[in-house]
Amino acid sequence: MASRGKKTGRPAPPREPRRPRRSARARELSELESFTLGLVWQLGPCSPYEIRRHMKGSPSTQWSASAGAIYPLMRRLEKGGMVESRPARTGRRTRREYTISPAGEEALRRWIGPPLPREAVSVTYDPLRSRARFLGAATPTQRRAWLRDAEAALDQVAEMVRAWQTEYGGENPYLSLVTRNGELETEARRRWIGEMAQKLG
Amino acid sequence: MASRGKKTGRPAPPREPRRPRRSARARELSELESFTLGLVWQLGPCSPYEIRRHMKGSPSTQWSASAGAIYPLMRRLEKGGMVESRPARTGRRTRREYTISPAGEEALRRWIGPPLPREAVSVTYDPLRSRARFLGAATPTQRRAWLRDAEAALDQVAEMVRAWQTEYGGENPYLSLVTRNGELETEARRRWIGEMAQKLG
DNA sequence: CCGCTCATGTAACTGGTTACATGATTTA
DNA sequence: TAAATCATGTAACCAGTTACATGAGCGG
Repeated sequence: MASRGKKTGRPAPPREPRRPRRSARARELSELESFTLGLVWQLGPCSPYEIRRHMKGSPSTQWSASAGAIYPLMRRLEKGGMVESRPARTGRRTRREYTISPAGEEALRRWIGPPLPREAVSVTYDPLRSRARFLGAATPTQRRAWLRDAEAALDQVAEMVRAWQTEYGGENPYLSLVTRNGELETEARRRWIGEMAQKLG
Repeated sequence: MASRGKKTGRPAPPREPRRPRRSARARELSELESFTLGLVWQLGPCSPYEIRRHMKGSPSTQWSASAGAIYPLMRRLEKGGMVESRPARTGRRTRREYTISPAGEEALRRWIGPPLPREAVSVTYDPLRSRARFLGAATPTQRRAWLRDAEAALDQVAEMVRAWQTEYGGENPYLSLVTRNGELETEARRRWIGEMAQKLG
């Protein structure tokens, strides 16, 4: 597999033994870890399952909230001292309840910032934008269909955001700020598509 | 590690032997794979190094364009018939040049859409938004500092987007659409922060 | 000659994903 | 009682990451 062309690289440099993984206390938390920690703070004592449900219900998540991600993550947070857990039960059903610890709250505040890491501020990732970049590879017919599809889909998203706003926005001022962001962003994307449609005919 | 609390799950269910990985021809391409394929289309015959340079230069990427990602990725694309490669050289320096294949162009067009996958359209991921959601955990002082930081950082981003627009926007109408998206998005985020600052005083 | 950038690549790790297994509880 | 949902979890896999190694070529 490494035998094509001229091959300037050496075959296999020697390697040091593996260093042990740093715990969640020493390491910087990942975005998902931090966000989850935030949810624990927000929800109060809660089980991983509730967290997953919450994530799936929210329109603004990039994560699948899969069990394979969340359960080990909670354990990691606990090992790092960010949360504490205790077994709980309803009838014969067992569950594990997590609560944020003081160290966890501090880590959460640290993650929120300031300072804001540059990559948190610089332009976000938008799959529509990625695709638009290569619209030149499409036929004019495909381009027109693309624009129509994008318009319709974004209008649907706008609808969803509004619905979410009326449903959850009232409870928590910060949550309503979040949905407001979604509104503004969707508007901006919608306008962008509109401009494209005009320019590309 | 799995011995806390009540533990309802079974210890270790039996597992099937591993099925072989599907090639890039059969599988759906990942976002990074597709985006890279698009760059090969856009740049014409080019080396992985050029692609990496291009990605790093662009302000709108989520990817690190690390060698460890791109080189294996190009091999995968080649194995899947999406690109063709041939060794090239300048003096005694060797390089590998990739060109998109007809199958690759078709895959690119398919990725662009329509149809647009729902997750490509629904609200994008914004780390600022994630953090804002938990601003309630911060002190008022921290909140004010956060807003100031965000404002300043976004103004800087706006500056960068403008610079990129004047530099690259002219060449390619589609690239200029991309930067226009960045402009509108940054504006929207900036306005959002402004609204927050007003509301939270 | 030194240090920088060009250029190609690999090894080790890791934070996620999909896909499953298991059992309790609820609802049709 | 059968099907759906609640709830917890693991195993296998994988697409990325960081960190390195190697050498060519170039400017000082």
